[in-house]
Order: sequence, then structure tokens, then C-alpha cells
Amino acid sequence: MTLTNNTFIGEYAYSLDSKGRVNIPAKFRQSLSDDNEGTFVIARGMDSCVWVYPLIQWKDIESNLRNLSSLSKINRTFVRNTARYASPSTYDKQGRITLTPYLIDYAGLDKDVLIVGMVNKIEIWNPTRLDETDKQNLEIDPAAYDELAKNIII
Amino acid sequence: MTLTNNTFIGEYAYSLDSKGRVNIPAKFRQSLSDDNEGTFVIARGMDSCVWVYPLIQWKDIESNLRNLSSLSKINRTFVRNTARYASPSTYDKQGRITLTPYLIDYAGLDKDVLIVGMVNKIEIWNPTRLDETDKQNLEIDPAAYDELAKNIII
DNA sequence: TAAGATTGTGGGTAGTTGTGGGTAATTTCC
DNA sequence: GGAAATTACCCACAACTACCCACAATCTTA
Repeated sequence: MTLTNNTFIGEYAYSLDSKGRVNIPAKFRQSLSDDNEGTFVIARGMDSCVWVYPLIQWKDIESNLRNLSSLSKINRTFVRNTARYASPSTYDKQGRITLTPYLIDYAGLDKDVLIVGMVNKIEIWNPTRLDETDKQNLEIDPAAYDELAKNIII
Repeated sequence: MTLTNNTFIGEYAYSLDSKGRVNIPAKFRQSLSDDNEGTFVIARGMDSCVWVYPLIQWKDIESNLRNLSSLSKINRTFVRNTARYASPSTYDKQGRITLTPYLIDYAGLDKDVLIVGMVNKIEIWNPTRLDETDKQNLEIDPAAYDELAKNIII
């Protein structure tokens, strides 16, 4: 059974090896469409985690960045912050991608990691940090939920 | 694995040797399309860094500059500042380009340099200066920044 | 339930990449 | 025109990365 292409849901506990490699869950790989050529782009998440995009999804982001003129300082800063920590990573025959030392450090990753499907992308977390983040987010402003409700039906 | 042509992302710590040469990361070179003939154009960045364009990208910029009328003073200044410090540089068999003394001095480059992919061009930084620039940019208007992110990041 | 297939994890090896330096060709200056 | 300085090209080594193989655990299927 295959869900929609390039769509990721669910949570998996995997491990990061000494060479900085993590497995991408088989279900996620199966969901990848062929035009991704088995490649993801890893980037710095807005939370304390690593974001993993399917290549074609990232290309969308890239073409938006390409249209920002470097004459404007805020554009330069934005492009730099986004592109700087990103890098493509093709999975090997075992289904693993290699993370960069910077991102491993940024997300505080150790041997045990959690892989979380975020629908259009994947997040890689240190389990402890995800717990902490969850706790902080428990007190979300109900008004914010009402705002969300306007945009999504569940 | 093939990313989009002439597109650069990621950050690399490399070194500038005594002859003014810096390596262009292998991934960046692989992304260069053949019509660039292994040539980049180095120019003075708007921040305190060196900008490195693929040749064909630079030709685009040139034709844009050509269309700026010299009747306007700001146009004259802009064209002059852009063209004056630019020069082509073909990489050698080891993948290195040679920087001009002026640009090395302008960017304050020492032995250790950071190479940053900026999607359509490459930046070469003195790590210390990039840190400082990062800190200054923290005071950028967050609302304007979020506005950018809203339109781009998925 | 048992056999086979698939999936996750660890490690070895060959090829690639980054860095330093040497030599020949070219340019500059007197 | 010739010497000095600069530039371009080439070679060699060390570190790293990507690829490959092997095994164990899990899931699937008969």
C-alpha cells in the first residue's frame, strides 16, 4: 500500500552511526517519487532538529531563493541563512543518508534519534529535545488554534 | 546525484594558500554546466566577502548593467563599483581559482576561509567577519524576515 | 509455525578530494 | 633585449567520502 507520493507520516526510532549516517524509514523511501533520484536535501530546522526535504521539494524553495535580489540586505541574509546549512544527500544501498557535522551538532544528535514524518518533509530529532519542545508547546494559545482553524479542516 | 545546474548550497571550511588560491568545493564544480568552461567571475561582494559567479550567470548581470543609463548618477556609481573589481578566473586541475590581491584584502581573507553556497553564486568569507555580520543581522526587522519566510518556506 | 524476504546496523576498501610545493611559461620593468 | 617577478600548469601525498559486503533482527507469506 502506498500513500501519496513524497508524503511522510509516522514516527520511527533509529540510530545515528559513527559515520554520521541515519536510515530513512523504508516506508518513506517507498513514498519518494522517481524524479527525486533517491536524493534528499538536509537543512537546519527552525526548531532544534534537522529538516529533510525530497529533492524536488527543495528545488521549489531554491527557485524562490533565486529570485531574491542580492541588492537588498535582508534578502542576502535570508538566502544565506537558508542555503548555508543545506546539502543534498543521496541514500546508499542500505537506505541511509549522511548528515553533516554541523547539523548533527545543531540538533544535538546522539546515537538514538527520532525520525518524524511532517507530511511534506521529515524531521530528525534528539528524543530528549523533542520532549522538551513538546512540553514548552503544551501551553499554545487557544486563540492561535482558532486562527489555524480558519485555514485547515480536520 | 544531480542537483540543478549552476546552483550552490552548503558551507565549507577551506584554506587560502600563499599563492592566493582557494578550492571550489567538488560539489559546486559538478553543478557547473559545461558552457561555463570551468570559469567563474570573482567580484566584490556587497557584504565583506568575495562573490563568485558562474561565467554565464555573470554574463546575465553584464547585460543588465549594459541597460542602465549613465545619465543617472546612481547608475554610474553602481556600474562602476560592480565592474571595477570583477575578473574571470578559471579553476586549475585541482579545482582551485586564484583570487586578486584587492579582493583578498577587501574581504580580509586569511588562511582559513568559509565558502558559502548562495544558490546562484558563491561567497568566500573570513569566518570571523561572517560571525560579526551574522550578529549584526540579528537586528533585522523580524516582521520583514517572517514575511519573506512565509512566501518561500514550505 | 517455518522459510524466505525485507529492513536496520556495522565495518572494510578503493576512489575521490583538498592541500602543498615544484617547474616551465609568460609578463613586467629596467 | 634581458633579468626579475609573476602567473599558469603539473605532480604527489594525506585525509576523507562513497560504495560495497556481511550479518542480525524483523516482517511476510505459505
